Amino acid sequence: MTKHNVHASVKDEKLVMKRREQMVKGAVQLFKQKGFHRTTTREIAKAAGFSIGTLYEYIRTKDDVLYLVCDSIYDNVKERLEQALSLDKVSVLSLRQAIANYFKVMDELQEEVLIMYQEARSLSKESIPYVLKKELEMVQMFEDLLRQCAEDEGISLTEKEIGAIAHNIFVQGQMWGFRRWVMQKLYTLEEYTELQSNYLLYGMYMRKEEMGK
Amino acid sequence: MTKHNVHASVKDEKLVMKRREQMVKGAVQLFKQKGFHRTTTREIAKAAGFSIGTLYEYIRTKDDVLYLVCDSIYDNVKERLEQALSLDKVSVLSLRQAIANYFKVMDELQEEVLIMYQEARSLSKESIPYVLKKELEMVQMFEDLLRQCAEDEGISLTEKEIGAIAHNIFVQGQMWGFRRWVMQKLYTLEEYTELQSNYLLYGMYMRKEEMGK
Amino acid sequence: MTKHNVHASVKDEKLVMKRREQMVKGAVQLFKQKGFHRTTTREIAKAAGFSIGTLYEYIRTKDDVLYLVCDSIYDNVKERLEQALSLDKVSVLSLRQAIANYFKVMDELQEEVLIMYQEARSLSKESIPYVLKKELEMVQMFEDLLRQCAEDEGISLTEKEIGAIAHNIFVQGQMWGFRRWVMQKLYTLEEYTELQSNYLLYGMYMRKEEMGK
Amino acid sequence: MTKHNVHASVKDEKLVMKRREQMVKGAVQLFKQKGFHRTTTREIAKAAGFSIGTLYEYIRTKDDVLYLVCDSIYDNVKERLEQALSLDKVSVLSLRQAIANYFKVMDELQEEVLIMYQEARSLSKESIPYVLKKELEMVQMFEDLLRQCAEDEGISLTEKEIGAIAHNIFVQGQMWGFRRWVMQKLYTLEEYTELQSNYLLYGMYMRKEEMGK
DNA sequence: AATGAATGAGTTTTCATTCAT
DNA sequence: AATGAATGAAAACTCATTCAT
Repeated sequence: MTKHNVHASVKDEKLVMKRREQMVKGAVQLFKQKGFHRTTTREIAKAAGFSIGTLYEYIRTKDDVLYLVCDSIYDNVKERLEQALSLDKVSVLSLRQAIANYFKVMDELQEEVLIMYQEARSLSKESIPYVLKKELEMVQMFEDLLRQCAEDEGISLTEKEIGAIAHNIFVQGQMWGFRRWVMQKLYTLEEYTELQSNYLLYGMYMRKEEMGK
Repeated sequence: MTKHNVHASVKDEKLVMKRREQMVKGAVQLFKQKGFHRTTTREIAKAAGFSIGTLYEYIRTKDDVLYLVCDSIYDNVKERLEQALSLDKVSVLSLRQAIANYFKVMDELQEEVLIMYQEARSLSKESIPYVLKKELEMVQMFEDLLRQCAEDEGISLTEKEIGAIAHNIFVQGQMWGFRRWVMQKLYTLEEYTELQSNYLLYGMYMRKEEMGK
Repeated sequence: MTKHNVHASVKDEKLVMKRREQMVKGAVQLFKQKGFHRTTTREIAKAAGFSIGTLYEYIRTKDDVLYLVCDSIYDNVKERLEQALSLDKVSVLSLRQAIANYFKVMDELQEEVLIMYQEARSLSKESIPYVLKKELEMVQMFEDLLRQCAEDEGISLTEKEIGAIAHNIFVQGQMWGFRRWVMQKLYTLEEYTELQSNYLLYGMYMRKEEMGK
Repeated sequence: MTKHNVHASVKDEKLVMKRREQMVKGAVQLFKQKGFHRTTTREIAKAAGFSIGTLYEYIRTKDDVLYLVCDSIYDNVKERLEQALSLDKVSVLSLRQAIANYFKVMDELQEEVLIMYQEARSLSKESIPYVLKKELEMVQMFEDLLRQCAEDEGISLTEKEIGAIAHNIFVQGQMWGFRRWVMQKLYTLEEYTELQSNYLLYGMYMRKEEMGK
């Protein structure tokens, strides 16, 4: 793991994991409500179920909490994404299914994703590249899927095109949560999925038709 | 004006405008660098060129500064958007031009837009609806354009479809600045514009072809 | 003055001087009682007669208080030393008078001097040379006096001898305050002065006799 | 033993002694570097080679560590002083040797002595008299030596004179370490010893001469 | 209108000490 | 006897806001 470590005074690895889980869980709830800056370390400790002193046995600074939270969210998203995208056969149709699955994940985790985007700026200089790397890995999951699908279906796509489509899928998923105040007034998740899938995959359909001619 | 007013102790309207302009200009620079929360009111006053006491003659709380900044950025974006979208003839081709113009505006104002998205959460409950309204107005500009274009070109689009396309255009423009750390490594603005326009307008092209048959 | 400056947010130089005087006065009282480390910044502010916020308008860190206190004590000691040593005629007899005056100063400022010695270690790396310099200047005042006296009385002393005597005078004065718990039980100030002067000046007397032969 | 006891939970006396030795050894190193107040109990435990929990089995409070350290340093100094001053014959000449030996001890233990002087203030009210007593015992060692010497050489000295000389010897030894930043720039240990011995013993020489006449 | 000194509640962080295992 | 996780009081320092000039 290239994860840059957050120092803990406590030695027991198992315990560190457990306490950090509690901590992240509490912090996420608070960050959802009031954001990182308006949340105090005391509140985090309380939400985690231990004292302020104990909190600082597992982190060095408040910024560490933010990093741990972002890290955890990414891991969470990625894990669920891996499940959502593990399809046996990769046709254009199953690509639609993958997108739908992804959108559903983003719907469920929308608040967590919101935290990441709004507080990312406050991450320390050292944490940022690590977090960005994780994001790229996720986009790559879509790229792999697209490449496979293009191959299976005999559609030729340049790498740049694959990158752009993957990116657009990724962004459109985030938008559902990120701009929910408007999107979720206009569409149901199903409608949104249908609509966006069409646009996202128009390119692929057209290529297929072209080639079929 | 539906703008919910920020109270100023000073009566002279002209002066209030002038001072707030100074204030916003200074604050934007600071927010770009360190975000709203890490910027102090003293720094804002200094960057604006007057004393902390004077600053508080023109606002009531630090949150007012954020609102004023967001408000100003929106006005700025909207004004430039109006110029960018004022096309005499509205063909599908000119729609591409409008998108290109919009993306260029977003490229130039990317840091300001970033501020808006990252600090929006910190806006007071009362300010949020006003700010959201402004955003909807901008999306509507695209909807109008699309509706007009569809009519001119004889393409039939449902309102939901128009809304979705408008929204996608809007979002993709923001993404250019928002996710610049990856997008701007992969593409030039021109490439990005070309690529996204294709996907954004595939739907329209297809309809046209269908109808043309 | 080579004094390395302590930053103050307040601009008004006069006010800064006044507030720092208050601050040092309060801090000295507290340091006398409980030492630097056991004194809190809040206590210092209170003793100075203003709020904790105001205290920090005139210093950057608690260490600054210690520096300011040491600086002030040195200035105080030096000023009084200058008065005490300003003798019109410099005979061996008047040298005794100078020593007596110096010991009296040290008797009066014994607690301040105690602070300096016990808290010197806590001074920041940058402050130390400045403080040491001041001390050397004081020793030099004795050296000048001794050199003059030796010349006037026709006694030849090497620079090393002058340095050693000056230093011993200086140290013995400090000891009166520094080891008061024992010295002041055994001797009155007058007895101590008489006793130490004899030892300190034996060397000079002897030389004079030798030369007189 | 007049030593006021530091409470230990552990019963095994031997073990208590052993652990406290470890503790003091570690603490002295730390106090040398950063002083008592800037050293944490955790650091002390670590330097001693056991856990914080164990540390508290052998002391009640952090202040106990300071007392134990001071106590140990005194014992150390005293022991070496006893060796240094155990001369078979006591002439004025051998007195010079005793002073030289003492100065050498102080040179070797200068950092320990520094700790004692700078942290003495932090000792608890109850510990102070005990520590002062130890110091007086050391001065008395010089007094005994001087008294013996005076007797052997047939020099008559009042008790006050003996006390003053003994005290001066003691202080000058400490000064070598205490004011090393200046003394050790000006003199080598040998020069300093020579110079100070002269001044310290001038009185005795003179008496001898006087009496010899 | 403008200034900037004063305020003190609130924040992060530390660390001596305890106590269950 | 030894451990080290847990505790929370207390510390230094910040900063939005006020108000006398």
